[in-house]
Amino acid sequence: MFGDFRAVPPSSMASKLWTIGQVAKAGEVNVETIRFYQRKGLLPVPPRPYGGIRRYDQKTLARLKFIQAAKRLGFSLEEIGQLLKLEDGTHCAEARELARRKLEDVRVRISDLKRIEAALDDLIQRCDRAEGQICCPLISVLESGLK
Amino acid sequence: MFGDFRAVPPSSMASKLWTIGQVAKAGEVNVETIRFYQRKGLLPVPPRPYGGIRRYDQKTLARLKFIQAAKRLGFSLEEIGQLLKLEDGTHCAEARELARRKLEDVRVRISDLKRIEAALDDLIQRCDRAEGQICCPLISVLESGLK
DNA sequence: CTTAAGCGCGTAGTCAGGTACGGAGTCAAC
DNA sequence: GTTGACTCCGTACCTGACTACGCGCTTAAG
Repeated sequence: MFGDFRAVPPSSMASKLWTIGQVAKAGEVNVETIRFYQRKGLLPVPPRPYGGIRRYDQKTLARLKFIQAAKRLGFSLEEIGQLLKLEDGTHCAEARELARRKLEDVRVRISDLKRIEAALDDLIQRCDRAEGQICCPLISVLESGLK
Repeated sequence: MFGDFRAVPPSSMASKLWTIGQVAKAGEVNVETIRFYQRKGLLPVPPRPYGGIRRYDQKTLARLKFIQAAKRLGFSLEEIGQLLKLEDGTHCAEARELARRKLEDVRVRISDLKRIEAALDDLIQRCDRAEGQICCPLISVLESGLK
């Protein structure tokens, strides 16, 4: 029932070896996501002891957390793959360049969204003012083609 | 060679009937995109004169432009489908509600991106200051898991 | 009449980032 | 020594928004 071989949290001692399920739980992702990252080359596939079950060390978990952190910064999995190649910390310039491009990217997206925000806000206000009219301003603006 | 039946722009007279290629060109989309929208129910499929070629009126083009305009406002195709049902302009309240939800949505995306922007900006500055150090701040922050 | 661009239609593929499934194997515990 | 939880692996499926392909047909021009 409970207490099976995976349910033991590898808390007590450092550098125990974990199952994929334990890594997934610790990294707060789906087991399938780990396999997916392995297929994408973002996570290593530990050797499988003849006929047994693969065991993962905390380096894999660290790498998983790295991936999640980079995702939160808006990097795509492909970009994360590039960052991971720089993981030894000796390629600061390249890493910074990737970050700089991503920052550019994020800023463009922000300004696009702000334009959209302003347009929507304006339309909604016009709708509010036009309450009960024959033609809805939002719809008619869309019909006119908008920009 | 040139001057074939599609190359004639329906400019001269209003309300000529166009081929799919002409509509696509006028709407600045791919022919396949129009077919795709038809399959999604966003554009009508005009009747096909027995064994002939479908002809599109300017209402279809207007609808296509409506779709493009709504896309620029950040609506998904599914949401655009809903907006199109309100196209007669008599459902202002519903349309406004859709727009309001989309505005909410856009604002959330903006604030997410601003958080990312700040984090990236900070990291890049740290990288700039750490020039030539052993460990890259960007990488080490990612390694630490970041939030 | 032939040529060639473009249409009609259905099916299938793409990309990102996963999620789900099913059958067989493994492991720990009762 | 069987149960039950979980692993392994391959493959398929998902959403969103398209894009491509292939075959045969239509149309206009030369």
